[in-house]
Amino acid sequence: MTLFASLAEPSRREILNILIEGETTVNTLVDRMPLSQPSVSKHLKVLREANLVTQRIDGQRRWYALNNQPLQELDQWLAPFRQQWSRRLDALGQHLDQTSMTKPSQGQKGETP
Amino acid sequence: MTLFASLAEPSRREILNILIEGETTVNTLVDRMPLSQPSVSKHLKVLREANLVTQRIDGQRRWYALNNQPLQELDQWLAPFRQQWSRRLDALGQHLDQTSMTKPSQGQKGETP
DNA sequence: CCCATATATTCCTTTACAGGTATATACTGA
DNA sequence: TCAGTATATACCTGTAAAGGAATATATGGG
Repeated sequence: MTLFASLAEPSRREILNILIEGETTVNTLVDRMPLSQPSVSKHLKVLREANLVTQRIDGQRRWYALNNQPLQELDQWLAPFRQQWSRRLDALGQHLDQTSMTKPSQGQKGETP
Repeated sequence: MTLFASLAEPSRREILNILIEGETTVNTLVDRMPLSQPSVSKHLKVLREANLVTQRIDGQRRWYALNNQPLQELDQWLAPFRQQWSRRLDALGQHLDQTSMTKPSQGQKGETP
């Protein structure tokens, strides 16, 4: 499953949000979610395969932790769109400049009194 | 459909990527994608409902354009995770400081020979 | 070795969705 | 008004995935 598809499932995003607080075990997650243990385990498997979490084995417990790398990829995927909206802000800025009541005489930018 | 679910579909992400270049019509998209016209229209409907695109009607053409707002929400969703990985970088920095070969006497950072 | 605990896997059912074909709707120009 | 173009919708089919119950696997304690 792709990164996006893994994140499409609300329960999986919830798991990631819980993991922000730190490493936890499967049962801890089960206690905090309205899902059966097998369901949680299956979601964790998906997250593992998407590399969104790592698993550390400690006796009969499995400690799960966030892995940020794929989220950084998501961050990068957003980059071209971010350019879009910053360009829009620029345009807005220009527009405001053009329509502003201040004399546009000299200063181009950042000329706050 | 949620924002994430809308983005989970590769063809829809492709459409968004095409729209970065600017407003286009449905047929233009169809020409650039390996999908039938009805399929593209259905994806556009999903994207519209997720508010990821806007539609401008011009005679028999419908011009579709990106709407950044939901992507900015995605950006915000990432925020807490970003804190995670920046914290990690901090930790790495500290670790490097502690294990560095330079006398830890005075200079704290940026003391490259 | 036996039982309890922690987690994973299998199996089954239901649902959602993507894709196509066919068709409807709306606009345009002659 | 009619033919043609642009887009949307309806309908059908195949597939994937989510959820639970039951079961398997592995570990720890006595």
